[in-house]
Amino acid sequence: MAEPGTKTPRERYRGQVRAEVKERAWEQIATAGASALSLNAIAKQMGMSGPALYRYFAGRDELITELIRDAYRSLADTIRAAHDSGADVAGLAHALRAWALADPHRYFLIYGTPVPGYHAPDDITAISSEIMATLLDAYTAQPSDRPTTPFATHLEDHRQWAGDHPASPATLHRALTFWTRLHGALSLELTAGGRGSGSEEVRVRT
Amino acid sequence: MAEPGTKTPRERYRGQVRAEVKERAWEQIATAGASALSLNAIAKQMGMSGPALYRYFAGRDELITELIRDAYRSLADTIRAAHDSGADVAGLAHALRAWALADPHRYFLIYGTPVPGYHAPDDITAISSEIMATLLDAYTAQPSDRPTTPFATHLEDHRQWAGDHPASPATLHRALTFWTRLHGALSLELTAGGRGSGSEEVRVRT
DNA sequence: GTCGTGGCGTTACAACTTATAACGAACGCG
DNA sequence: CGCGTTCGTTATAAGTTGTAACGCCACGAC
Repeated sequence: MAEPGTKTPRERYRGQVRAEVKERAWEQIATAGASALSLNAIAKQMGMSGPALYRYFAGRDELITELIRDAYRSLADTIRAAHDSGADVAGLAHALRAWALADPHRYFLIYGTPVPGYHAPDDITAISSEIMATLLDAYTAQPSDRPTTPFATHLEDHRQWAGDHPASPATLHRALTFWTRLHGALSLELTAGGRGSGSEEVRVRT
Repeated sequence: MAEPGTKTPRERYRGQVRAEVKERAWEQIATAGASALSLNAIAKQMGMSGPALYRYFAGRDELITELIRDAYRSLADTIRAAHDSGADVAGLAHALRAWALADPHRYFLIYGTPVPGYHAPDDITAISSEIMATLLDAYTAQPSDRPTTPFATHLEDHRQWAGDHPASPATLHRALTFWTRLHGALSLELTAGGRGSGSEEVRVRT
């Protein structure tokens, strides 16, 4: 997206194929779930034969990891853009909700059921911390007069999820509450959306 | 569990095998996730050869459905027992949390990422309604003086998740809030428990 | 006690999947 | 224009789910 002219033609083609593979992968995830993702089916859809895709992705795991990375990147950019355009915490919540509703499978790929053996690469956890940092920024810019509870100070000892962000215990507490409530409301809304009406909005006090 | 004597020996044996299969299945889910559940591996672990298990389960789907049914049944009984022993809503929340912490995979098998194509049988949705009914009972027995909000009345039109329980709009609203907050907090606690300290408790106002 | 039937476990097979290896062809760089 | 990297192919190995056909053994009736 920066300077396409500097790319050699082969790299261009390679990038296009990788992009199309990921596109088909998203479609497949939407129709059959992430666990049913089949490299063979994707290759067949693209008019190529099975093992050809291994020139572009080391295996199923790398493809899924790439999808997760893209999803995190997209969410981080969305949240960041909302924050930079002057949105408060409620605005961030609405941005996250809109992002989740736009593609529920993408949301569940990130925040869904954790896979026991899987450990995300460092760059992905970095993006995750970036999202949390933006949220903490928003809360820092919106101070509260609520007292610091014992639980909030207790959070000081377990703030690995906050990275090295310089936020007060009370802010950490508020961010954590924000996160749990929004995640719970979104999970319910997205799963119920499949069988129910699909346009509910569960209010979350920010 | 009612009258074992009335069972014919073959049915006894059949029940034992089915129970052991489910046991191994839970172990496998705990170590590799539900999507990696392999009938072949289970059969090999039990000293039998692959297709033998198809005498006991029609296929992978039926086995997983059975596990889901057992999980729902266990949760419904737990919640029901807590309610019958006089626990209030906070007590129900603690019971649900303890149940989830005792076996996170069981919790995620029920409330985790939804599988696109999958539709639960009627008897399972009935158990789910039973859980909601118990929660609504607990809230009905603990009246509140909060006013009925417009959103609460709006819930009247979309109360399929509540079944035919005779609860007021305000009660429906409180139950829904309970559910989203607890679900969000538990999801965060359970996923963070894998990499973090593992004994956090996120407070949820009931 | 003997005998027959039905359930059980087996091997064989088909149609999948992921993934690796080896080969040929084509594209692009120098 | 040639040479090399890269691509796509087929062949192969080791898995998976699930079906089909066969033999055996135990249970239950008589």
